[in-house]
Amino acid sequence: MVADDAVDLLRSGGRRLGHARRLVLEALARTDGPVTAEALAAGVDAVHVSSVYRALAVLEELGVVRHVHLAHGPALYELTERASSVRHLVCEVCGQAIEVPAALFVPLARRLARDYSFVLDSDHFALPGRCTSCDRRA
Amino acid sequence: MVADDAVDLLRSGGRRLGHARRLVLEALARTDGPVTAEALAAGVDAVHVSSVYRALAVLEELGVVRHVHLAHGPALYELTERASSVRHLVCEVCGQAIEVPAALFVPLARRLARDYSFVLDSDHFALPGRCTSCDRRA
DNA sequence: ATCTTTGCAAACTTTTTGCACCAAT
DNA sequence: ATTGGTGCAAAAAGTTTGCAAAGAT
Repeated sequence: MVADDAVDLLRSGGRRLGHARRLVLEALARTDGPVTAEALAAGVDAVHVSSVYRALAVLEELGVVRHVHLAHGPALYELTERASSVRHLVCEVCGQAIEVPAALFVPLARRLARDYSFVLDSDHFALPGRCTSCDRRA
Repeated sequence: MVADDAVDLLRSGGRRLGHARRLVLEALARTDGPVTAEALAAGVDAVHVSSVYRALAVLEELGVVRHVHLAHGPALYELTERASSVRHLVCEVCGQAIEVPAALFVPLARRLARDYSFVLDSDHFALPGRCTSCDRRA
């Protein structure tokens, strides 16, 4: 069960698979989109929020989990394997999130790498803006 | 003194120019890059942080001020007139910020507008990634 | 048996808010 | 004299941390 490779990664670093980590992994596997730490804590029974944060930090260090900051509010976490192909646009007005293919960012990333020696991590942030309906209203 | 048009904008909305607002405007005019609310409060004497936040909120509503979220930590504020032509890249490891011309984002913005009806607000967020030296180290 | 992980409570950081007082118009 | 602005203290929201008990190996 769970992501077996995640378990291996843990073990090979002298770390253990406690219930917080197992349950968080399972909860992440069950969800489709990115979720807040709070939501994970609520979904898994009897795991404290702080343990969820700690579990997520370790899993992120192992590369199993990533987090994204949508405009305001809490960070959202998801399994790295799921996170790869889409990026998020978030409407600053209504908060709606739109998924777009990650490929759109390749030209910009390439340019930043070439001209500014900067390795873009477009996974890590959602791009803010306005969706059509909110933009028309302004 | 200060941005005279900011004063006009305030007055035309039935708002007044208290000392918090004046001092915050003056402090922003003095700084070169984006600054935190905390830094502004420290720089201007005898203005409470909460008043700085309130002043910034009003000025932002008027379009005189903008804020940017750099990867983690507090938001950074700056005068809109200063913010126009550069965008910020922030190294996730060392925190260093790199300024790049806003023009770089035009192709992406255009594509998002055309294909996803999304109006990108590239002013509002810094793009995360890694600078060369930190990237080599990983 | 050892050494990691977890729960809990408390601290922390950033930002917001309620209320009484102060000040700009 | 009004009405809006400000200071202060306290709350909120999100996240981190110290410590002792519980659990994985």
